[in-house]
Amino acid sequence: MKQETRQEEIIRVAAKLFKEKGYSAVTMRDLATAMNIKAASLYNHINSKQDILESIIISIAEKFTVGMTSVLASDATCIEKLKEIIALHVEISSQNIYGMAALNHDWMHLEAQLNHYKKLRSDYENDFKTILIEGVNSGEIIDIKPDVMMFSILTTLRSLYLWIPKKEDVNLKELTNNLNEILIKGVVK
Amino acid sequence: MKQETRQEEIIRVAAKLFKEKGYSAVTMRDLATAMNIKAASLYNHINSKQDILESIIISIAEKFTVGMTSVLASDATCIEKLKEIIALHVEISSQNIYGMAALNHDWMHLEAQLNHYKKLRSDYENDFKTILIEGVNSGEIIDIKPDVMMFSILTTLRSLYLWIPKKEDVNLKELTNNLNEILIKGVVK
DNA sequence: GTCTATATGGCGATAGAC
DNA sequence: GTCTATCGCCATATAGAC
Repeated sequence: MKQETRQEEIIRVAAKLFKEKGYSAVTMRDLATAMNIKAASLYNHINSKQDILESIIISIAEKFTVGMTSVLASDATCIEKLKEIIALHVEISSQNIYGMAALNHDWMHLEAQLNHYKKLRSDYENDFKTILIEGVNSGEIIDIKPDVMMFSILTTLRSLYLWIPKKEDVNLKELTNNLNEILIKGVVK
Repeated sequence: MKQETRQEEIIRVAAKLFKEKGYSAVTMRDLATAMNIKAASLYNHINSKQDILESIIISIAEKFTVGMTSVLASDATCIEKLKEIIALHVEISSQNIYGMAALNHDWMHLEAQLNHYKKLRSDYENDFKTILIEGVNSGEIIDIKPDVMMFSILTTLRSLYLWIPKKEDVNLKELTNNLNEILIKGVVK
């Protein structure tokens, strides 16, 4: 395991603060206090507050892009691909609880990287929708507007970070199985 | 139709700005510019920025509480109650698109009303979970952890505000029917 | 690598003229 | 009801000593 650099530590602590109050409400003084140093000292390790936000959001967004590329490359059925996407979100969310909050809530505060982020997100949603449309065409899934299905499933998956940390006894494998059931087969018996 | 007061207009415009950038990133000068007046003039109609946030969040949270009370009072089946809750969220979200953003993203910036809000939310989630547990016990719905089912359904419903405004041709009745299908019966054919 | 001191500017909110 | 002017404070970021 590589030793965490001071820069990485700052970004990790910043993500935690961003989850609690949001990017705009967290000051460099708050971050410095959490690091037990003075605000000016932060600037020996990072260039700006904005750079911290970029590091957090873009790195996670690119993980999702890589994951989706892998899902698309498989020749699995639509339902199997959906299960792979669910597993992808559980995996990334559980390993980036704090970063997922910034990705979901603070992406609009990106500056130089805003368009890059928006393209990654838009491409991801289009790929997701394409999988659903193929499932409708092949008769695997119900013929309801793909937009509504994608919205319903994806917002649940995007909110996982809100929920995973609350249950310390949560078993990620069991959570993934439960989500497979609920999101694909519904709750009715 | 009652004429909108200047105070109500300020709160409505503020909610729209809060949706775009979040409470902390919106300044009283931004709000004044959107109202075509100077920042100081706002204070003839509102007491503080914090009061605006309280007005937006608490009024909507109380609408949900009233709606849930009505659902609990009916003697419908669990599945019917779930459908009533889905309809409640579509109704409130479509009529408070901007306010729902503040409710979801900026509740942590409440000060005096923070505990009041947290109690309303917690009670709502407990009522929701109770309905699901009754459904499991009666055999109406699958025997999966009620926490996971509630999380999955409720996060989709809480995110409706993100999605409703994007589709200008969206028919709310059709959206409600589609969500009933997807959230209760899943997407598999 | 951290500190103190500081530059520069924006913040919420108030006072008082019109 | 809106304005100009301003208060007191806090923001991000930099300079330079240690």
